[in-house]
Amino acid sequence: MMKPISIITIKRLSQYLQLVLEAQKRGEERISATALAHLTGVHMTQVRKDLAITGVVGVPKVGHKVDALAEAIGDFLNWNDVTEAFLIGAGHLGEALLAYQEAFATKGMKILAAFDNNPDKVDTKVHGIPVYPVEKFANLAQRLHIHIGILTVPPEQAQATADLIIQSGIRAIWNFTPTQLVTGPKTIVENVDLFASLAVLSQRLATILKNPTEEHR
Amino acid sequence: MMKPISIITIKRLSQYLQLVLEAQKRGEERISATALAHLTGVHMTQVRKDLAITGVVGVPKVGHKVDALAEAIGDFLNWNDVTEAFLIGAGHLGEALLAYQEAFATKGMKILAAFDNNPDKVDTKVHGIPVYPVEKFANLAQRLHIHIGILTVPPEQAQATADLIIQSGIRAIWNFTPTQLVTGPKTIVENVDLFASLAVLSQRLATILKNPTEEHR
DNA sequence: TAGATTGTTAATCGATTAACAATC
DNA sequence: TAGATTGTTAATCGATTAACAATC
Repeated sequence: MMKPISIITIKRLSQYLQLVLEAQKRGEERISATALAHLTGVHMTQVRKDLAITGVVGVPKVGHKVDALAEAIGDFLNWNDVTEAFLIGAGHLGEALLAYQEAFATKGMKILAAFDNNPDKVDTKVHGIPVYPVEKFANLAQRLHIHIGILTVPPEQAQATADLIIQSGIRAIWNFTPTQLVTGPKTIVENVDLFASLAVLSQRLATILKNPTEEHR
Repeated sequence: MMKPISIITIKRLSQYLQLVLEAQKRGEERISATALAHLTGVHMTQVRKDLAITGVVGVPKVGHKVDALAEAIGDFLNWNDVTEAFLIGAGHLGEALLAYQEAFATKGMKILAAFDNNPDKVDTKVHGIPVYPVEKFANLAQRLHIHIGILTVPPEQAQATADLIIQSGIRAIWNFTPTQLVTGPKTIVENVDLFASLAVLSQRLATILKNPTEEHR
């Protein structure tokens, strides 16, 4: 029974993969952990350890083959399989995410449908993806064995909608609301907390504006 | 010279504040660190240490006054002052963020204007916020002493646009592109990396789907 | 070959958790 | 008063960095 990989390692692997894919696009054949370290600011020993988790083996002096490295990281993140998702809440943010569907598809997530209660939205298509009424969610999710629910409803509806998602047999929620969801231990919740991100920016900006002379890294 | 606060502490403080504000809305007068620990899943000692950073002092047996705690965390995060921001790239995601302007305003960030090159967008208003051509960005940012640049352009333009933001005297970039920006040490970059977040979700989902019997926390 | 890069083991650092005295 | 909660110091844990042997 392997121990779980730390979240920060997974996020770094996603970053490396992004850079590896860019190198691939530029036609480069090899890339070294040292180069990735310079590009990301991560310590080179850390990069090597992170890469080791995916099982790739590099060649001393040469580095890693770009193609093999991209595949190894992609496999590890499960981006080389297709996982199907429903999006619930086709407001501004939901629509913006639907616009990214191609990018998500290259990362193994396919959004099959969106759901909303707004009659102006229902039975239309947004960026090519059909929008159904929310009451159809549970039935369709079960029949199609959907694995991911993308939650983009207003905060007041967040918990109730999360409950609906879980009752529909979905194990993973990508939560874009600022609400701290209460779920059982069997459900995975990944939060995209914009306000927490803004907090980091605000606090650090305030710090440097108050100490204008001090250099920071 | 105080040492910098860790990013994870700042994010937790943002979460606590969210819960404190909800308690305030419900008319509650006091809230304990213990209660915040239960609601967030953070260890209660950790909550106390985090709160101590803001300078609030609680009352043994009683807890913290909701109003005072909200103010202390807000002050620490610099959400009780107004910081002005420009948004650059009024695409789908940019528009979605403009729709959140009231929520950002309660967190001390005021978006004064958006910028885009699309002639259909220029000189319109999106959610009440005017959209100007990108060539006006530098001049306006300097004249108005803007502190935050919100970056929501396509990835290919991310670095060049970041350079423009920095040349305009802005010190803080809220980066919504998947691009790893290269900046000098004087610029603060806070990344909202959707793909890294998706990576965490994908990897963890894959792990539990592969080990269906095993319980996880 | 020499040197750059790899993978790994040991040391350090920082964050989390445990323990406990103080107090309304 | 007794007990719940606070703030703080000490112990533990995990992640990062340093050191180094192996190798194309």
